[in-house]
Amino acid sequence: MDAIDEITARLAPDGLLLALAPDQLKALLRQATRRELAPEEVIISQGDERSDFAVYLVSGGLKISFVSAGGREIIFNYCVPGELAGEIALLDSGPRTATVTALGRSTVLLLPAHAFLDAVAANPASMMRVMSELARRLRQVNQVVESDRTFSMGPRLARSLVRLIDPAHDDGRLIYSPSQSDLGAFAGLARENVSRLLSEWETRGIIAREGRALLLRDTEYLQLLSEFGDEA
Amino acid sequence: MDAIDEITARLAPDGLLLALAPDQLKALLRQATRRELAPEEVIISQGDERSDFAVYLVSGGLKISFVSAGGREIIFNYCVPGELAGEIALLDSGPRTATVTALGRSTVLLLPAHAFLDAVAANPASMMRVMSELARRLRQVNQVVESDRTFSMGPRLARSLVRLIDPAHDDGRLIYSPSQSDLGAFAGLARENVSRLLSEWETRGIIAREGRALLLRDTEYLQLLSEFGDEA
DNA sequence: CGGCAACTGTGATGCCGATCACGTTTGCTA
DNA sequence: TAGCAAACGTGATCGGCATCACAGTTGCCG
Repeated sequence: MDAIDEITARLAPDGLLLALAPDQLKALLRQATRRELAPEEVIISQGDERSDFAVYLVSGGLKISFVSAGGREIIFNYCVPGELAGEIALLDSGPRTATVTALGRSTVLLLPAHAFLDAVAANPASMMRVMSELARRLRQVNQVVESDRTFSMGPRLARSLVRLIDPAHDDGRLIYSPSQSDLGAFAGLARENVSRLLSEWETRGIIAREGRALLLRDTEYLQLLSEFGDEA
Repeated sequence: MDAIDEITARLAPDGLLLALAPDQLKALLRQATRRELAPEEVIISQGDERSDFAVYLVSGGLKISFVSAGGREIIFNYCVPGELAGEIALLDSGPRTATVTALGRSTVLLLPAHAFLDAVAANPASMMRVMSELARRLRQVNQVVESDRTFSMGPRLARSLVRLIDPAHDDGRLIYSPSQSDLGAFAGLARENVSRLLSEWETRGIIAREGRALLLRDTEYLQLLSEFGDEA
């Protein structure tokens, strides 16, 4: 099956799937569906009752978001290749609580629930990987709650930017070029205030702009700000 | 080992541990330490590097909290018997990010990391239980973020109260009698405003008071409020 | 290349809720 | 049962941030 070999070759080396034993991985991929997503295409919608598959991102980007009562968008996370989305509903078989949208042309694998769970259960090491991943996210969301409750706008926006840093490069590039509205939905503040903060940080040399894209010039400072608030 | 049999008999029937096969359970309990906690006793402290055990609550109550930069307390959760605490650090072997405190005289089992993980890995069903539990919490925290960002004080406090309902009774009793400061730390608002809201709800007959304990008279309404905000 | 929709910048306004300041009540314990 | 610390009630004040309003700006698509 060279289709499968080809997919295997393109998997992110530190992604969840490569924690599986080669046999399990093959078995899982045999039951997976590959899909190409157009920009803005929705692969999972908040409210769906059918929650029998997870989405593994091979290339491109995903946005995990949510429309709250009152119509405001909340962005929970952005995914990079090698990450998994939509596994929560699958693990506790409830309805989908969030929407997953492609950020650009993206390739995903749809993993059927049973196949995914079988593969994970077959191998203690990959079970640990999945659990660690869930634990990591729990920590992350807890930090969002902390940040929302104790910090003012600046630190919250700083945290969001830091979370978007592309680890592949060490200039302050982001994994994706968010609009100010996106940043607002991610950090929990009004679009207008995102604008004001970015302007101020630009004049202070903390960030720079290339067209509409942002470059973090002083990530150190932003990191401090996001951890310790305005006293940093 | 009748000590073990005795503990087994007192485990919550729907708790995580009884999802284990009897053999695994016995093996796990043989390595567990039983501890009696005094009220307010701290069993896990935020910042601890030693995170090689989880805490299983047999009887009593636990509070999972966190002191944020700036010294404000955030209460993430309250545990009832049969629930597990402190497993996040154990799953991803990071430092403890929260503090676990006994709410009254409580009995807990300290489960060593390796023993716990072995027991879980040995049995796909209990692995699923643990994962479902993590998934459930992830949903819960996401809802907190939603609530914090989109709702005003009333709905947020309502949600906190609803989360504290004792499912064992169907009058509006709570699993534990929180002070107004506790409620504030749980719902993310100032103690003074908790006071004001409770007074108002009391006069409207939505809640009642027995001494300092609260009774939810109109849980229906509080539920609606917590889900749909002030328009409810 | 022209026009339109989406994105961005910036002031003015208003309100929610934190904070401050105190007085009052409760219940523990000595 | 007196005394004291912790918890509660309530008004006054104030500031941060959402919202409104509208003027630029960009870039996409026909």
